[in-house]
Amino acid sequence: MFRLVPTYRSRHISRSLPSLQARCTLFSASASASENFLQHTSDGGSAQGIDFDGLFKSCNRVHGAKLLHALVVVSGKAQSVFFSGKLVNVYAYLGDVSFARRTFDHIPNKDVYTWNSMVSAYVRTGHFREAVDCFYRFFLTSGLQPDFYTFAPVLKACKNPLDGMRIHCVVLKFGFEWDVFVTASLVHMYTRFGAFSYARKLFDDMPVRDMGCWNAMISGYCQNGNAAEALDVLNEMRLEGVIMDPVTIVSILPICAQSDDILNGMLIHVYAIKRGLEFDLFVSNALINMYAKFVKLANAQKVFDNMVVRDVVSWNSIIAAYEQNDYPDRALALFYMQLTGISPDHLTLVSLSSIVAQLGGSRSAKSVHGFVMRRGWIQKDVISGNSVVDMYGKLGDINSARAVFDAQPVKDVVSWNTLITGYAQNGLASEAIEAFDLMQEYKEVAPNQATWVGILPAYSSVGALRQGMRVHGLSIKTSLYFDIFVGTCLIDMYGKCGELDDAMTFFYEVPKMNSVPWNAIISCLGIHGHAEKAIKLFRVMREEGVKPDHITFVSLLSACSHSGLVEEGQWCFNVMKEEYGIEPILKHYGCMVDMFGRAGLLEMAYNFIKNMPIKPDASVWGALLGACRIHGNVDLGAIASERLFEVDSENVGYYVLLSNIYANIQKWEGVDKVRTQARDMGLRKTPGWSSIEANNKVDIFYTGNQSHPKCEEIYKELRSLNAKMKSLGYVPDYSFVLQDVEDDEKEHILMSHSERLAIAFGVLNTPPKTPIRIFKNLRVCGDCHNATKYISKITEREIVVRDSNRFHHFIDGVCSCGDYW
DNA sequence: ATAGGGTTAG
Repeated sequence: MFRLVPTYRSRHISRSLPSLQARCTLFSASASASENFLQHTSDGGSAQGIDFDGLFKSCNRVHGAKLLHALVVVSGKAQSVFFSGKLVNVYAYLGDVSFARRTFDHIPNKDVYTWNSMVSAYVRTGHFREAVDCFYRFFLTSGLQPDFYTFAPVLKACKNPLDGMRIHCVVLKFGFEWDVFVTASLVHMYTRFGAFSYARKLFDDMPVRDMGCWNAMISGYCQNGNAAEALDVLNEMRLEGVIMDPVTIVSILPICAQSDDILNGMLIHVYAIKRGLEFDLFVSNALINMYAKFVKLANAQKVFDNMVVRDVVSWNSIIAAYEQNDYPDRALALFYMQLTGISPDHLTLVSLSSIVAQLGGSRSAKSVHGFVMRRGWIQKDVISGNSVVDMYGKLGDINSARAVFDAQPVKDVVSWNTLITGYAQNGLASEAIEAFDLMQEYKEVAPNQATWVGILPAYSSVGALRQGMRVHGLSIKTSLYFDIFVGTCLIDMYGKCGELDDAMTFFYEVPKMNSVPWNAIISCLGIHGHAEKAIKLFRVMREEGVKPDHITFVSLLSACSHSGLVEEGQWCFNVMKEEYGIEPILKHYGCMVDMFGRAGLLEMAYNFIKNMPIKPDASVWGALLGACRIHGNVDLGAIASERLFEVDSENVGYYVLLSNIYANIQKWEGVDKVRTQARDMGLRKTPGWSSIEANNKVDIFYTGNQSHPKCEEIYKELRSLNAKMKSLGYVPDYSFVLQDVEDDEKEHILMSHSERLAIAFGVLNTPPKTPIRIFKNLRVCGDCHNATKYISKITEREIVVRDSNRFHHFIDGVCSCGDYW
């Protein structure tokens, strides 16, 4: 027997707005009726003549349900399956699983209806495992026959294919396979596990299909990333003369966005208008989301404005549309508008976290955090917790981010990715690596592409080539396709870890439709000192019609400045302004000044600064000061430092530069003056660190680090190296030490610089004659640069140092950068 | 009395 029940329409209508309003008005009646009645019975009255039917129907809040429950108990009807079963169902409808469960447990002679209601209570509240177990208990212990209503909820609840197939067996055992509702649920269940051929077979074998079956098949394909098949079924459906209903439209619209098919999306919009579905709540919501994905914000806004009824999804969608397309202010304004009508849900707060992260403001962050916490969303919803972690991470408050992360009872792969990325983007590479290592101990979270994109930059910033390569291997194993973002991170990782050839190989493999991969390779070429090649690639990029952005030009200009290509640099600067209309920012000006300065064109650099349309900051004056040091120009150095200290008087690095300028021409009173000046300021010191990867482990050294386990050996090695260096003519340059101490103390301070600790560690812990690779987060200190030349000669090692600027290759006492450190 | 397929996400 095939059962085809035309209940779809009627149910749809029953959930429409007027009926909800009816429920709302009835609620107060129900609550007060129950209250009056309880009053009545406690005064000694009887339970006769109560309209239970009406009360059950009108009960739409948990408060009302509890009064009703009390009413059932005092009327002596608690033993009746009929009444208790109804109570279970009311609690299920209201989503109060614990009361449903308590009521259910007290019913001695449960019927199918009661079991069905209990299962759906679990499903509604997201207790999927419990729902499936409850179904098994029903099937194995109750001895009752399942009915038409039994299977759909439990099929929705099952989260693994094994349960799905077991339930399928039960369906077959009781002969329900020809029920359209049950089969539609089976179809959808199989698509959820990617068992498309199973699903398709069931679907094809159906002798009669209603709208729900078509939609189950189509949405099954849509939600599981099978767009082409979804469209095939859609066509088949049209050929059979079945027309799309709102559910079909709502399933197919996200597919249009996914497959970048705006034409199809707009055709469906037109179709919806023609069929009078334009104002359907779900259809409108889906349209807003689709237009947002295509960055057609005006269209999205128009759909939103035209809506007659808006629910929380509508508001969330329009807010997210603005938030995700860089209009946080507009999104925030809409959020305040929403507050006056509909109360926000957890997804509203996800958008709000991102808005706060974009707009900044630690106080707003705390309020968002508090709001989410008070509602218990961090405890019961991973996404809410993740978005708060992300917000703190983006605002740079990584400690708060970590605290929220630690408080999350359930962590999924996104939680870990958010934490790792938060560390990496706040410059805390070793913390990011630690978090990634910890993540791998939890076997149930499998890293994905976002994980690789989070961790690879951390490895490239500390130069952990071996571990980066391991992640490269893992990413190949776990990814089904070659991802452009991972590809770009691999370019960056190999390039910054010194393997330029591998970086180039990856560059040729990734799709290059936007500037991101180009920027990565251009910047790698630049730090390797290959400015000509960088410019050549830039020309190719232009020929291929890829639009460069301001990062492209920062990379190009810094490449030119490191290689002394002044004319090419000026050409780039002009192309940027004139051809691409990109207004230069301070970084570009800094690169230009650095470029002129290094090339010895100090006057030109100074004039360039004087002609800047925006106020130069410390980095620009710092570039000039650095150039004055290289070329020993004391007068301009004095001007530059004066201007520099007007905008930033706390950065110790600049005092070091100035003192070095004076020391180079033996103006010791100048050195003393700078030293005093520096001491009188409250100096801010960016902690310098250097890292080295040896034996598959990254060791990080901070300047003067005494806590490393191999500390004693390292200092012993450094003392012995120091003696050998001196015999070859090394003279420590004390002008790099600003502390006012005795000379031998200064020598010790120089020796304790992080880069030297790392090099000594490398000498001790890698096989003789193998190259030593060091990474330093700041510029290499001038004395260390000099010392490294001697060390490379003494130890007969190639030493590669990458600092915040570029690579320095030390071979046999010579550095590839000349002495432009 | 109860049931399937639908929109938003870090």
